[in-house]
Amino acid sequence: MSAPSIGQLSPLPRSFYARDARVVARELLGKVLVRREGRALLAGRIVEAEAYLGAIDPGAHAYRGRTPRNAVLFGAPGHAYVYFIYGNHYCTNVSCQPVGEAGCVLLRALEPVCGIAAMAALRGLALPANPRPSQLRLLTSGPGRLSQALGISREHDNGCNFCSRRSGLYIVDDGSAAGEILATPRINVTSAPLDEWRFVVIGNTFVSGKRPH
DNA sequence: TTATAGATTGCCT
DNA sequence: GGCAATCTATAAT
Repeated sequence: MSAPSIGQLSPLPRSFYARDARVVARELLGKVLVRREGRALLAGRIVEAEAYLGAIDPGAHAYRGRTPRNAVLFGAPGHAYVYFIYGNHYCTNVSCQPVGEAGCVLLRALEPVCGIAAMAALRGLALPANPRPSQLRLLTSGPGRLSQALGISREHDNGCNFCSRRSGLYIVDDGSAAGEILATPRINVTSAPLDEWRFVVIGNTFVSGKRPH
């Protein structure tokens, strides 16, 4: 009996996401985000994530109630919330908590696992045959970068079902442990600077920022 | 109707 | 380290 490859593993079930976003964010570290584009398989291990809640979290898009942009957050958990930020970038979230509670987890950094050449193409980067770690970081170290590296857009992916393999975008558990986890304040969330709802894998090269922790 | 800030990134000095 | 790019949501006229 051999270990199944990434592409054969089943998506995490909806019950995984139907919990407090802070718990989900922490537990998503070490899991693998999978993207299918036709025959191509792109995948990366989640090494940084942030939790956003609803009515009690001034840093969250859902804080002021439902709008066309954030409607996905008020539906069933386990769906993609993709938004366009600063006129330049997409950010990828997974909705959490039971129906009616608007929590989500922002995916902020991945360690590439599968499809590195395709990711580089989507990012518009020319990687050498043996890229240095500092060059690989440019693929998926940051929420806008990882979204671009996996070809994720609001037009195509907002609202898609993270619990279905057929959606082409989902998360699996390949059995490996995340390692030691650190909680910190969220990046660029000035309205709630004291909440330590950003979770990172300590020492992982792909955590975003110059000094990751 | 206009102004401004924002869950970012890349290029410039 | 500074700042431009440039879309969206919300606040201010």
